[in-house]
Amino acid sequence: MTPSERMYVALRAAILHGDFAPRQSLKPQELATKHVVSLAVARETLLRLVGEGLAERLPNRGFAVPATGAERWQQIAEARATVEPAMLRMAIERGDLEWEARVRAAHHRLARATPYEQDPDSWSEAHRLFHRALLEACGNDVLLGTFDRLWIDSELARRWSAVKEPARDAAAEHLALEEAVLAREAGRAADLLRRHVTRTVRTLRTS
Amino acid sequence: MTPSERMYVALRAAILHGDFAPRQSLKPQELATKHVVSLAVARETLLRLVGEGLAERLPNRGFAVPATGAERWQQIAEARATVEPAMLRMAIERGDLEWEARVRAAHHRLARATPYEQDPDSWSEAHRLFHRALLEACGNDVLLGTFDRLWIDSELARRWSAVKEPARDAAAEHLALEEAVLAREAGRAADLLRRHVTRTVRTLRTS
DNA sequence: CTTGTCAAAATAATCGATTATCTCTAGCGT
DNA sequence: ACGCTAGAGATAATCGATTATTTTGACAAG
Repeated sequence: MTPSERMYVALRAAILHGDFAPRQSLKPQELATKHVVSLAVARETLLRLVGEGLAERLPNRGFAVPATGAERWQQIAEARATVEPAMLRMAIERGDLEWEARVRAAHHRLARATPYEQDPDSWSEAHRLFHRALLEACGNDVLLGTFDRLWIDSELARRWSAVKEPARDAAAEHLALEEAVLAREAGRAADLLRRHVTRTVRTLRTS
Repeated sequence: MTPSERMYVALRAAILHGDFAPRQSLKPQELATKHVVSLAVARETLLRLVGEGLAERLPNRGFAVPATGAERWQQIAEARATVEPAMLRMAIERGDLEWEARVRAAHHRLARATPYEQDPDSWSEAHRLFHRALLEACGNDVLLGTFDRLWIDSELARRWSAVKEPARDAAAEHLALEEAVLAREAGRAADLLRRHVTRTVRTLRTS
């Protein structure tokens, strides 16, 4: 594996994991030293992260972790609530048997994954793959790209929104979602997804 | 202005203008020579364009213009038809007087802009600003970011979709859109926007 | 004729060092 | 005491050259 790739995955994981605070500057020199690579590689990595939305570039002032917080998280949730239900309707319309099987598989992996409390990264990945599996049959790579981007933003923002997840049964929500999808009940599934995405946000508002 | 920035805007414009064919490789050495900068700057520019979707990175095989075509253009149009009407509803719901004024101004600039045939770049920019003005009052920067990205992708794909624009009165469509928006008729405006976005694609399918 | 191999050329990736820019602070004048 | 300016240190941006990888094409074996 190339040094650039190695540093990229490492730094990406570190940012998503919360090793750097929002607005904290990401200094190429420091990072290059830490990861034992040259300045050019550190810069390249940062540029790639900027493209993904996991870093900001301040011209002539280097790079920094994007500012996030509860407000931004709400906006992301609203964006997801706007896009994902529509995608799910398309997926239910267009999905075939193979897709149903993949949805079942993804849900099974999520349901049996080690709990969030024990291994956040592992559970989050299973969570992402389940949600993505639901939408993958929409047949539109552009929309799936939009989903990917929103998901990344969401993960970063949630990490720093300092919100206590309210008492909620995520597993039950996922199960209901899977059932509605496999029953091809587009309306119900879309509504469940919309609520699932906005739930934490709404509790934020009212708390 | 920094060399990096200068090269960035130049190369970006060149790609959008169609100076490079899809899948054509973008060789850092050539571009560096052409723009009189070092290799590092050329690489940085290409990395930034990758982040925007205006270039692709093939590991260990350099950079290239993304593959596009009619099919991808249809997907982009579908994505826009999914996202933008919903954004427009939000904008009509939340927009204030100041927003109405900006919409009027943007439409005026578009209506009086030099025709597409005489100056494609100038007209396209006015076109983009009008569409963006419509949505800017949605109050959600994340969705606006999604719009920006889709628009860029759309411009590149349209350039290479080799589609003859059918006989259509874009000006009339824009005017009707503006009227519906300023009348705060959310349903009609959203529908007009959806049709406006998908029109060329539908004619593609049926032709 | 096809296919596999190997070396040469082309290109990508990386590096160490240089130059330009910004930031912070001490010193000066008001 | 306050604000301004200069200069030193820190950081970002750029460069030219080196190293690693891939591609190309000649050539030999089947």
